Amino acid sequence: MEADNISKKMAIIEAAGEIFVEKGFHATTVRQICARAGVNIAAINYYFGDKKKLYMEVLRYYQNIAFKKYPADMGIKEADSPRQKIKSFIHFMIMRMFEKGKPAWFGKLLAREFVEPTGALDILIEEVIRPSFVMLAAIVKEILGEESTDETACLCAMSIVGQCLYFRNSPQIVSRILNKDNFSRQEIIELAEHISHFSLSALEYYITKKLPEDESQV
Amino acid sequence: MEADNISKKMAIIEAAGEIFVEKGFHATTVRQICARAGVNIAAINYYFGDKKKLYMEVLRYYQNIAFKKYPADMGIKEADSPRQKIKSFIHFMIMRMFEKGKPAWFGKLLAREFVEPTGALDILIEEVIRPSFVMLAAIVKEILGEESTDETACLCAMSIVGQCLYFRNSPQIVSRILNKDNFSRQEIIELAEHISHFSLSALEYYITKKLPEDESQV
DNA sequence: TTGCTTTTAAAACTGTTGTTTCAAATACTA
DNA sequence: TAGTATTTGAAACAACAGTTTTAAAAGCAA
Repeated sequence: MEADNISKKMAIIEAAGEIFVEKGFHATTVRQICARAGVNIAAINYYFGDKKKLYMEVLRYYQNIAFKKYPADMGIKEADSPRQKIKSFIHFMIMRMFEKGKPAWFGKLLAREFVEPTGALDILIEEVIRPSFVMLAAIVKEILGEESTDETACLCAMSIVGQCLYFRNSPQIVSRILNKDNFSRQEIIELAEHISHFSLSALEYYITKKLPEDESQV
Repeated sequence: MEADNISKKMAIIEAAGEIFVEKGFHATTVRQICARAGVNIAAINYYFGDKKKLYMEVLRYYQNIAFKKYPADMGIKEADSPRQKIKSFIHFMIMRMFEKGKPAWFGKLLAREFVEPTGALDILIEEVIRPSFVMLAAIVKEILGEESTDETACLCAMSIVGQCLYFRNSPQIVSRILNKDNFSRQEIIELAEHISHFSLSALEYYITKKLPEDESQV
């Protein structure tokens, strides 16, 4: 029955999504996925071909869901000021990664790809990651001003992205240091606000302003 | 022969170090290690017990080497100003991770642990990572001033560490964005200086100073 | 040399991975 | 209902992981 096919494919995609998000591509086994989806081992091969093709479908599936809630523009409005754009970008990225529920899964998978690339993701990197990064770097450059170089803007953009990913990708360390397992919605927002404030402060004075001299040095 | 034992153990440790650094614990196979070390598969079990114990020994071995060049104090001198201490910390961390050669390997392995914990590293985390982090957070708090909370200092410290790790742990992305495969010594220093400047700028104005208002908003 | 211990090496073992087979069950169509 | 196509599921498959066995080789002391 057609409806059953779809529901079974969907069951696999949803189960796979859960485990891929939790453990990453390599550490996830097809048996775990099938067990959680309540289907036979052979179903993955039957419906998707192999594990990697399933992974790609999972990725595309959650990309569609995510992009309904978190469009590629990272919530940035053309009319916004550069600083507001940076804020939007960071909040967007954090939300996309931390929020509970399906729309966040694509961001989580994407965050994993940053650290543990599967190689199958070259297309997505070019489609999603690079455009976002280029956009961020452009906004950064607006704030830094004309005298700044593209390379400087790029480094600053990486500093921003690096902060976001660290909080996402080092769960054991972060939770151990902060003594908490997971973040509430309020804490996620505070996290995004911290990164925004930290980064905007940095950008504000990165080039133009002079830092206080070290008292201990001449 | 005793000397041969040592040289064979050493050959395994060195070969294992190379591959662990390059691929991480899970993706490294004992057969790869033995092949590179020029020993039989059984040698690992004979000399070290199992793969995990070998990994621990590799870690401790490079920890000893690293700590001769990069002591636990992160190059920080008590007489330094807080800002100079932050600089030292960041340069230290970047050097420890990026520098070519053996002393850097421990930092690389450690950086991997942040993202892909093996679980066997709890001791090292408590011994190395946490003390360094606590030290950094304390310095950050010095700069932020008395009115800042411990939590704020902690978040800022994480922002700093996150930047360092991002450049280390996202090779595919970073190299793709910057269009370069690996960094020269000069570029590594520039990287550390960028992170220092970015972070110190951020800290300088994180609490006390007011950021420019958004022109687009009231 | 002789006898003992340590070290080496090939092979096998155990378990797990992703994948495939193929017959039975089910759904659909004429 | 009969026949065809699709879907299911248990089992097996091949490849690979880490580990262990076992016997030969090498080293060493008396």
